[in-house]
Amino acid sequence: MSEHYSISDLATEFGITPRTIRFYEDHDLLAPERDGQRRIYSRRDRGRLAWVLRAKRVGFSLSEIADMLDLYDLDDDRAQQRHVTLEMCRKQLQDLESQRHDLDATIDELSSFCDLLEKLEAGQDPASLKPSFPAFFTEPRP
Amino acid sequence: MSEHYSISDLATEFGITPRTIRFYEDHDLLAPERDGQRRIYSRRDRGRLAWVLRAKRVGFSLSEIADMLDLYDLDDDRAQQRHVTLEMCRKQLQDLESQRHDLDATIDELSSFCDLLEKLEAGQDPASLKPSFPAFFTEPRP
DNA sequence: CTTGACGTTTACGTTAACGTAAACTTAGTC
DNA sequence: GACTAAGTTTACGTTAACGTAAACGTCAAG
Repeated sequence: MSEHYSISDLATEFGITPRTIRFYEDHDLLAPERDGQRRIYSRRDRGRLAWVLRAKRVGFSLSEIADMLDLYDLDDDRAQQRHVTLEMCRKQLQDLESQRHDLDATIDELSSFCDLLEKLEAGQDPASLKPSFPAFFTEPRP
Repeated sequence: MSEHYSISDLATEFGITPRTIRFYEDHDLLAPERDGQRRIYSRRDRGRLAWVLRAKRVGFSLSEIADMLDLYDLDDDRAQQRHVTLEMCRKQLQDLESQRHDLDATIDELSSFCDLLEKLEAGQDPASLKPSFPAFFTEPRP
C-alpha cells in the first residue's frame, strides 16, 4: 500500500524538473530512500514536496520552508509546529500586504506618468505641466 | 548658470551611493564630463539620473531604461521617444497589474491556510478538514 | 552488442544591481 | 611634509533558485 515514486514521477506530477527535486534534497527539504543510487520517494516524501511547492507559491523562501519542516520533525505532537508556522504565515501575510501597498503606489505613479505622456502626445505645452515631472524631457541636449 | 555637481553631491541628494552612480555610468545611463579624473555632472546629467531613478521606482529594469534613454538621444524632436516610452509604460502597467493579480491570489491562498491552521490550533479534528490541504500535516512520520 | 531512456554526482553558469575591498591619485589644510 | 577627505579604477563577492554540461552507471529492448 505504501506507494513509491521515482524522481521523474514526481517531477512530471508537479511540473518541475528532476534537477529541482535534487536541489531541494541538497538543501535538506527532502530525504528520500535509496535503492542503490536511485532515489525512492514515499508518500510522505511526496507530501513534503507538495508542501514545499505550496509554501513557495505563497512566497516563502526555501530556507523559511526548511525551518518549518525542521520544526515538524522536532515537534512530536505538532502543536508547536502548527503554532510557529501560523506565526510565520501571519508575518508573511503582512509582508505580502505591504508589497501590495508598494505595488499599488507604483501603479499609481506609473499611471499618472502615462497620463502626462498622453497629454504631451496630444500636443500640450510642456511648459504648462508640473515642472518637477518632465524635467528630463524639457532639458535641452548640449 | 549651468550648475555642476560632484558625484557625492548627487549621491546625497538622491540618497544613493557613489558606487551606484558609477555603476549607471558603466552601463551607459550617464556620461558626465571629466575634470581630469573627477566626474563633473551637469544639470542635464542630474535630470537623467532623476529620470533613471524614477523609472526604476516604477519597475523598469536598467536595460529598459537604457533603451528609453538611447531613444531620447536619437530622436531629435522627441516625438517618437515619447511615443515609444508611452508604449513601454503601458506594457509595464499591464505587467504590474498582472503582478497584483498574482499577489492577491497568493494572499488569498495564504489567508485560507492561516484559517486552517487556526482551526487546528483551536483543537478541531484534522479528519474533518479538506483532505487535500493538510496532507503533509496528517501524514505520519516513519 | 549497442542503443536509448533514465538515473547519478560534481561543479560551473545565470541574472540584477549593486557592495566591498585594495591600492592609488589629487586637493586642500595644518 | 604629513594628514585627511574625496575621488579614481579594477575586480571579486553577494543572493536565490535553479539551468546546463560533463562524465559516468544501469537496465531493458531490439
